[in-house]
Amino acid sequence: MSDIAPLAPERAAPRKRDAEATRAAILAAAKAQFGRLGYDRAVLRDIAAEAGADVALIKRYFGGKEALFTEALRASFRPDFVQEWDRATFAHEIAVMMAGAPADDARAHRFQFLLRAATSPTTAPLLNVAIQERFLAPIRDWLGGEDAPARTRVLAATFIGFLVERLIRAEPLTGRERAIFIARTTAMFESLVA
Amino acid sequence: MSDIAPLAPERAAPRKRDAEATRAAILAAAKAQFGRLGYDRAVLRDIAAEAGADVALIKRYFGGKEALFTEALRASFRPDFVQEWDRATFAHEIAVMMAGAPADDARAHRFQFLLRAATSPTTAPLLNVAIQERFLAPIRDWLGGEDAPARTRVLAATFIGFLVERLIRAEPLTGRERAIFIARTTAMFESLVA
DNA sequence: CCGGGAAGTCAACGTGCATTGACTTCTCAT
DNA sequence: ATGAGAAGTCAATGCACGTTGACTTCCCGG
Repeated sequence: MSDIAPLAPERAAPRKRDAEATRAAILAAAKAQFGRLGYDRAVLRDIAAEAGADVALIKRYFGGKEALFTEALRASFRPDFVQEWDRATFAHEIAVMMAGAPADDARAHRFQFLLRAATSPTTAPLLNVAIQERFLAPIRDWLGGEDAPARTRVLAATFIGFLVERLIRAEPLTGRERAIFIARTTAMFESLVA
Repeated sequence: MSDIAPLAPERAAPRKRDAEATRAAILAAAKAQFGRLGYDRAVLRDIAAEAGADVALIKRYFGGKEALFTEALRASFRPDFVQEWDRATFAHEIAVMMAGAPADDARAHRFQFLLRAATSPTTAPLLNVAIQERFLAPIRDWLGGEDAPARTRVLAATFIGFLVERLIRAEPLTGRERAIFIARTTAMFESLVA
């Protein structure tokens, strides 16, 4: 309330006029804000501000809020993330990741974004196809085998569940609880690929 | 997006002046709309309309939007659902339930509501306490044992994940895929209580 | 039958935000 | 060097929605 204007943090480099860079900056800010706040609470003015740009440019470069969202959504997918999974260690890695705080890694933010989009009735339709093709399909290929489709669903569902749990979780896991959590989670994910 | 408009089926009975009934109607409408639309997109005017009441009454009876939401949230919990779980069969029951379509049962709607609340940064804080007390705690007691807290998290996370997956799922599961899905899911939940 | 209080209605008000178009400044090709 | 067009700025508009307070209608006890 009584906080004085933080007196211009003066942008280090005023940045040369560069449409491409500005567009990219806006997109990056959009991904961050949509991920953190969700579609409804994210504000274009703030996104523009974070990008060091003006709101009007959002219109110029993207058309509008929904278009910006769609674009950010598309850019948030990394269809190859599954490839990084090593069969021997992925279960433990996931368990550790899930035991951490949401802010701990960048990956989490992307998923948070997707998750919010997925559970919002407005944006869900946009997402279903994308999820199918860019999330489930890679996992399916990675799993391989006859019953990959069904097993993929189980694995994906579980994975998502942990993302949500971490998202909701109030206080961080520590000590014995954390240890047990990791052990159990690791075992479970391992059993899912067996 | 705005194509729904359940258009008021004209109240058959103009309803006698009954604060209790009105309050209940509003609460019911709130649960429905919040569940379908999420917190941000749900509109008090529409909730009131669906309840056959006036917006101002929401203020009178609940105080405001957030308070109404909190109340609806509380009412959406069925703290005793865990008690119904039979250790021998619950895993299979859950698997079958998760294999079904979201609209299949009323339970799904409640969870949809909770899920939306959980994934919205605005409402998530409100939810933490409720989740702790009415969802995690019962499961913890049900699980029992030394490491119940950590194991509860794992079980709850998984459970939530399947709810999300079902929510997102485009087409229903059938045939072999469904069978495998149920088998795998059953096995997994069983292992979680072991 | 009547008066008071509760239940219900109405019509603003204010705010926050997306959207938009006109205006200014920069940059680069000629 | 200069002017045309792109990049960036500003302020206004309008809408959707929560909130609010004053007003009206009903019910019920005496």
